[in-house]
Amino acid sequence: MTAVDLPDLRRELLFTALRGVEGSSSLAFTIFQEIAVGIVEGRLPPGHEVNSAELARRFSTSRTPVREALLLLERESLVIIPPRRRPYVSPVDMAQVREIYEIRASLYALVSELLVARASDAEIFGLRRWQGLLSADASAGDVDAYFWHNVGFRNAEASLSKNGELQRRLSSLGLQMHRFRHLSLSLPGRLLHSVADHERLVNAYADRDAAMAAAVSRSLVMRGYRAIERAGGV
Amino acid sequence: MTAVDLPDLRRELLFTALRGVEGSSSLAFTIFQEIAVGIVEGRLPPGHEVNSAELARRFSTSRTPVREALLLLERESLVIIPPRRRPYVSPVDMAQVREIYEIRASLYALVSELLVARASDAEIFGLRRWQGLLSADASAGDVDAYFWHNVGFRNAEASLSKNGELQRRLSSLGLQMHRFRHLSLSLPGRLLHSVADHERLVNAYADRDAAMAAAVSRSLVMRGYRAIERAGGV
DNA sequence: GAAGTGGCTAGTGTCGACAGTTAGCGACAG
DNA sequence: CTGTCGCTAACTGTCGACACTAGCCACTTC
Repeated sequence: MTAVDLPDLRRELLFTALRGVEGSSSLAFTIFQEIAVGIVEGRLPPGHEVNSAELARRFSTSRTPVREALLLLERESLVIIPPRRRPYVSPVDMAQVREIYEIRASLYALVSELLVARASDAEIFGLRRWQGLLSADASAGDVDAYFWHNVGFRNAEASLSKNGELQRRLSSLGLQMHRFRHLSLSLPGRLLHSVADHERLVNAYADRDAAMAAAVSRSLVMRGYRAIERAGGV
Repeated sequence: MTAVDLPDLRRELLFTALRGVEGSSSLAFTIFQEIAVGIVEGRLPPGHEVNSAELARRFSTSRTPVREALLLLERESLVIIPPRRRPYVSPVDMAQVREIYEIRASLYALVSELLVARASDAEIFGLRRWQGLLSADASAGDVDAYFWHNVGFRNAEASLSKNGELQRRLSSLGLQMHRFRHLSLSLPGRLLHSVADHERLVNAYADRDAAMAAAVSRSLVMRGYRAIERAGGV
């Protein structure tokens, strides 16, 4: 948790809740992760065509596992597979960004409600640890560390909702979101705002104030969206 | 829309929003649909093992498209594919039912909010048509017709939210839900309750009362859950 | 008689090959 | 020079085959 810049941690944070949904072959899942990381980090830009034969060569397997990986990617809406044509990295337009943020805001509001009802005091206290990391990162102005600790905080929240389906669904949305995350956080002043919101959120948890927690949670997400919007979209 | 018992209509209502996410091959999608219908209608009970070789024979194809279909089914959480073992129809336990209903309630509340903000008067009026069908079915005591018209109503609502991602996600949840739907509606008195709720909902839409609409929508879903719970679960 | 061990069978995961289709390119006509 | 047509190469979707694994049954051993 201290060394946030390890690729391993990143990957773990990204895919935890998706493991187990990996389809039968773990070979396919490996390829899936590899490509997914490439996409969310922008190395494979929208519209970039992915060639199953070439991938097969690169991972030195046959095309069958690659195809499965591509199907997994399609399920996460990271690639589009037109019939009989080359799959390509899905585009991100502003409308879709809005759609995803809307859903995310609602689901995190739900997480907050459930968390208030179901998490123990100790578990809620555990969130303060993440919060501490966040404010430290914000003071240090370390945007990247802040981002990954934020993901950790979010994952922790989701797991405390004690709703596995919800957790999995949020994880899937998160994967999409990571594609435009940099737009949301790197704006000046944004980090401090965000820290204040997190503080209010954890306080609401500690007070067992479900309505407040839900409201803060929702506004926290939507604030991120509005930041992107103001920044001029994707 | 009049003949609700046509398998075609059912299938269309079930899968509309999922088309386009079908993976590359439409052959796989056909097989996927076939099996999915079998599962949600209970012909393939939880725990039932599905054999890819046998399926390949039945659809007279090779195992490749069948495997893809199984992956699609897994993505909808309808089957579980343990590594190197036979895939089987996923079990439904009460905890998962609760989880899904919780998510569903939140997302339909969101649908209602968005709908109030974005749907035209004419579109909202269109919902009254479905509502009319629903009350007619309820009076006639036709549970089956009621159910499918209800699905239609829900799809219409989702589409009026003008959020494609949301629509797709709800459709995916819906597929799961259909597995225990009969428990929710066939209870005495349930239909009339439900009709009254739908009326309140559409009225809230017409009044452009987002908060009210969201609240009714949420309670409408959770009422369904509580009905199952009272009935003693799955 | 119970428990452990070995072979057998069914079925998955993976592979390489093939046919059909599509995009891209060049030749050709206008 | 531009638009159209046909060809070619590349790539997808599908297939049948193979190796390997899991689970089962008979057999041996205590």
